[in-house]
Amino acid sequence: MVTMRDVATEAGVSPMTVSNALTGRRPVSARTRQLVMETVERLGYQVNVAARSLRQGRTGVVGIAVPTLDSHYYSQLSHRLVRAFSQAGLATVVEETHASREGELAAFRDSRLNAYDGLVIAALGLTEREINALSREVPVVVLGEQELHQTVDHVSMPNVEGAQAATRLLVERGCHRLAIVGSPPLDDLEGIAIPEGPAFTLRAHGFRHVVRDSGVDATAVHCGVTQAAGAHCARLLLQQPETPDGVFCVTDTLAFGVVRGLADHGVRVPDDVLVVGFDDVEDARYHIPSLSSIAPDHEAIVDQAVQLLARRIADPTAEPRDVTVGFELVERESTVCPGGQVQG
Amino acid sequence: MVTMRDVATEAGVSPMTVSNALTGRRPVSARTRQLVMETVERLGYQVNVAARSLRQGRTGVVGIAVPTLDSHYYSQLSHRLVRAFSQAGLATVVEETHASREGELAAFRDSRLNAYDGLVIAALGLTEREINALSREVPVVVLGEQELHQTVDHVSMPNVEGAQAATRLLVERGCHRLAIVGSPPLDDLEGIAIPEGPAFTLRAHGFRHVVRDSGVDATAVHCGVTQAAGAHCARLLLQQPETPDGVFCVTDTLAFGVVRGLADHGVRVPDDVLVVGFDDVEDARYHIPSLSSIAPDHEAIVDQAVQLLARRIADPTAEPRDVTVGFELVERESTVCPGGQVQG
DNA sequence: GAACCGGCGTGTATCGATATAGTGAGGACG
DNA sequence: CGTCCTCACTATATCGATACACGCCGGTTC
Repeated sequence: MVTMRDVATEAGVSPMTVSNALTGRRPVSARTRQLVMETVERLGYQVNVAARSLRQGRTGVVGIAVPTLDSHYYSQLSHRLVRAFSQAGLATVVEETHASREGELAAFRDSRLNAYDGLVIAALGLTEREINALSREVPVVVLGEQELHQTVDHVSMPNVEGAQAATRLLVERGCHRLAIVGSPPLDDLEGIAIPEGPAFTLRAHGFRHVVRDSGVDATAVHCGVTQAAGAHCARLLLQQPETPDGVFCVTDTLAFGVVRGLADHGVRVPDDVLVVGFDDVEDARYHIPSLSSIAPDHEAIVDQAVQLLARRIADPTAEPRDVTVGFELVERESTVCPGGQVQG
Repeated sequence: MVTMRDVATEAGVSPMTVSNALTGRRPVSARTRQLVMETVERLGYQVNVAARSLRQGRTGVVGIAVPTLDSHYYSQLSHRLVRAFSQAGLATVVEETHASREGELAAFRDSRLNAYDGLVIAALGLTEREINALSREVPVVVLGEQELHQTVDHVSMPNVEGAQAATRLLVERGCHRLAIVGSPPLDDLEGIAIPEGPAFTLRAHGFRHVVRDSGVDATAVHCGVTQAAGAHCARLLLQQPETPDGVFCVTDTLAFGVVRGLADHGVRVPDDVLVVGFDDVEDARYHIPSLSSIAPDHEAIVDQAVQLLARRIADPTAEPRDVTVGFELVERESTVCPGGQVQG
């Protein structure tokens, strides 16, 4: 391996001058820089990041920890984050946590070990208390899975409001028997005035709120998060005494599975049942029928994540902020009543 | 930051003993180990990976470099790779190369800088010559984008054979006017006896081969790799003097776009046109119509990648291997002729 | 012409973990 | 009883880049 010292010897200067010529941290005469650059090129020198980060205490890399890459939402989110950080001059690596407490702890550990300068994490398994404790040791931004209490930098999704809008859409389109797919039992939400908990529970709160106000029937089907789970839920829905005529899925991925599962039993969307999802992943435009969905402001999410993390790395003592992004209801074919019209 | 030296001082032993107690590299008496462990716990010590890897020259991390995470195929591939490496006891980080030469060079650079012990890369932008040169400095496994010549460890997809099977299916289902979406102009393949080049070109070769043999009409539409590109291609296909009745898309993602684009113009799949894709991403099962596709043996791909990389890290001088995995034709609704039947 | 200064470089200590050589205590053995 | 060995541990050098303190030199300024 060719080291900086080798370059220095070869070029007849000190290692420090090579370092300065390369990083530009301190001025070097044009002639010397030229000489150094040529020598670097000739010997094929490359800095050793391990040595550099040991000395500097920084790596210039931020970690992105998501539950899984095998997901429409998280793979698209990761992609957007990587791009945004790269524009901000920061390299990124993506880790999967498998939505587990252990995986999330591992992501924090990797950060603490100085492998990353900061961490963006979509935390599902850790408790708020744990996150708070860990966030004191590492610059971290939490992405909107839970309702937190201003103790850590946090980008929230408009979970309750979005779910309300989605549900309201179904009601406005004339549905009388609603279902929510991916929610805990609605009875469990009973008596909770201020919605709290993980994202899906918040969405369920939004759903329940509108259901109450409008007086329609509603059932809930709890399940996993995959398309397969969605398809399974569709079967469950069809087994109920009264088949719903409007379904709100807490994610688009579930919605795809539900639509498919309904089709497997000859039930058509939107002719027989209206379906609306949440997240507005790219695929929502391309499915048949295209899927109506709640579109959180994706650009705002990543912009805020980048900004908050940069700020916290620069000043670890800064006051934590909690930012909630806006959303848009994007109506597509899956909620067009027979004879109705679609926008977009 | 609490260092190993701090732990050593606190416990009244030497740093080396702490190191040995933690790594188990050399024997330490049970009593001393106990003492060290307690002290580590009490002070909250964590090893510094930068220092460790500077000393050892290894990190225990392998890099996975894919063009983009915003892709059905690559996000699912990344997920599988991460899982497989984790089962093999290796940590992984995922990088996006944006399908660019620069991005791929960056992935190699990160590896060479000792950030990774090895690299799995789906290389699109680099030439075979460049890959060969770089592969001498880093343990690397290339994932099947190009036809390489046994100079580097390589896991290949059954591109030609898969494309042939897909095309043959369309012919068997009675199509007379075929189209391939995502291929370079078919004329460019003229006169090349042994198929070579990037994956999509290989698939085009397979397509062309079957077209020749069966004497059906065929056109090609070159385009990007996204669903939007697929939808655009659909418009182009419909503008042709004779609309094709069978379309082979070089990826499932393109196929989703094509099906959607056709639907936008009132053309139905499979009633009016049959469509078959390549990759068998999970979504193929859940779209409506579900998509017939060529399913390369995904598990074999990642297993081979893990094995080859582990072998090369252990022995950098090992003879390079080129492994081609098997495939299966999965027929679904998108190629069911009116009155025909579907399997699976 | 003495004192001072800024631009350019150098020499060396340092980051934290670990490989290697070395130390000393205790036991086995002839 | 002396030699040799093992075991458990310590001391020190090392990995490669860089922060820091300093030295040198030509040019200003009074």
